[in-house]
Amino acid sequence: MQSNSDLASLFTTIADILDIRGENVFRVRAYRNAARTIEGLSEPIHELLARDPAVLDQLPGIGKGLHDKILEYCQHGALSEYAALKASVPPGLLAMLDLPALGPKRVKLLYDTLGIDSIDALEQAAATGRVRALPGMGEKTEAKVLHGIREYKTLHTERMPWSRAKLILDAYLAHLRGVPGVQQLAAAGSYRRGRETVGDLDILVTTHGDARPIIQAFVNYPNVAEVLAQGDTKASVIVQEKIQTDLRVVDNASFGAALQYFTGSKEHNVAIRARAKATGLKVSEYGVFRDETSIAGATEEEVYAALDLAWIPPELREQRGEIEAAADGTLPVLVTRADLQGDLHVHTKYSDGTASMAAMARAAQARGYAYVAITDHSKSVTVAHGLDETAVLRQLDELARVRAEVPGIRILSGIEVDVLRDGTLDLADDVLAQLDFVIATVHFHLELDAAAMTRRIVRALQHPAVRCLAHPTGRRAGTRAPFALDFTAMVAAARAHHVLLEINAAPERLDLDETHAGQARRAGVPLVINTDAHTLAEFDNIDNGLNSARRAWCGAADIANTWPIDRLLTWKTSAT
DNA sequence: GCCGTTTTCGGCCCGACTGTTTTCAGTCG
Repeated sequence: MQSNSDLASLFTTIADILDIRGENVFRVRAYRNAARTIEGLSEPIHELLARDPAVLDQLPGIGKGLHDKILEYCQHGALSEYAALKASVPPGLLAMLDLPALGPKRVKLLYDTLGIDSIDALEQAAATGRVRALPGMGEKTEAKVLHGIREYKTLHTERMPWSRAKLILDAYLAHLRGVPGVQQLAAAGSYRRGRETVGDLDILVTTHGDARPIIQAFVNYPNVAEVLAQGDTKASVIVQEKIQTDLRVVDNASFGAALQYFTGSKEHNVAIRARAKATGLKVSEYGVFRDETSIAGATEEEVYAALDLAWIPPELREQRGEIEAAADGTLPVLVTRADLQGDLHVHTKYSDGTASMAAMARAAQARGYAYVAITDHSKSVTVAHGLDETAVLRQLDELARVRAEVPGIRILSGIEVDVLRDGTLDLADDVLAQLDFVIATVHFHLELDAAAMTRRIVRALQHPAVRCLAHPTGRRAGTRAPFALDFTAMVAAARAHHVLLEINAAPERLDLDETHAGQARRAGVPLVINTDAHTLAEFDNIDNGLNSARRAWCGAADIANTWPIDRLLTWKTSAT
């Protein structure tokens, strides 16, 4: 059975083909919107349809035509009209759309006049000066295309993890903060929305006076590898880390409007501007206007208020119902770092961590936490020097001394116990029963089929000692897909047995992801955001997990490590 | 192809930058 992303990419391809064919741009947009909607669903669309055939009627941007196409795709795994559509445009043209300076119009022009139907053919034409001869093209465009082809062939730019983007942005902002004339300064874009990965970096600056010296300082930043564009109010560069960075300069009266605009998402902005237009207003990056008069713009709050909307947290701005919720006053109050009272998954020198229990406890205390759980690996994880029963009891003894040594923070005894192939646990029940916080984890035998994996995990969730399931789907951000699993069944078991599901904040994991976290939240299963810290510094990875939780619309009540310690510890035994 | 606080037809976000152009089309975000 095909996945949502297969259907989404089919719609995207159709949109690209229609674009090149010069069809109605709004029809093209309809396909792109539908692709996005489908991509954002938390469950496979054929399962949603099986449960509720009317589900498509509630999805925004899906009307009669796309409705029928989705049904056809779910029933037959293909669209009958797609073959003819695909045959109408050479496949190489679609790849050409990804090159800079080339959109549907120019790709079509290249094909119609020069017969260019692939990136290789284009490279040859550009290298021999045939591209510049076309109307509307010239030497510079030709050079830009050629340059783009070489980039495309050598680096193949990928999206960057949020945590890496943060390092680059923090340094860039620090550089700009010292530039004369700079007043307000903010990072925007998908970074501000807390997306797991970001495709480019966006910086907004305000000034009273002339923007050009600020633009100049931006492009002269030593870390800039290439200047792509430079105008009076904006500029684009590529930095050494191979990611595009855009700067926009406006004056203070427009700061909120520009921040709103520059934060996106694009789809959110389109919907916001359409809403404004319906009430006779116009929204741009300069403000909210009635006729020619600005009625809002200095802050984001007043921009949203001018549209009768509550301020919407950036993480929700994905056109997934946040505008309706803002209009109804039903936006969630999202969990913040200040709400967190503890970290419930950390390692020490007892297994594969680098610090002592006392050092980890002090580090947690320094973050303002009230509690921390020490959760080293169990014995079957031999590469991490996992603990056997004897070692667990020895650690428990030492912990009594560490508690006296580090007062002022509640240190929970715990373990990250492996779930064996058959769903039993890696340590004896009488030892597990002595620990405050037992986390179950799947590390091995990831190759099981969905039925076996689901049985295995559900069995572990039924164990009376288990309070939390760590990195529940086994995904690794950007590198490994979740293992085969009936996620809905797992969530139901977690709910029944009062087991917390983890949002693992380690940047290489981010498991659960925002989509699964949202599904667990809607099912009423409390989540827990843990760093899985193996070093003192890794406590700071918590922001990655907070991003996922906030993008899953989680409030503090949905996150168990915002709870007071008593509630946390009695949650398991309150299961019915 | 979608959709309705003006609409079931006729709209569909808005503006900057570039390059190639003497007024604008195409691309981009």
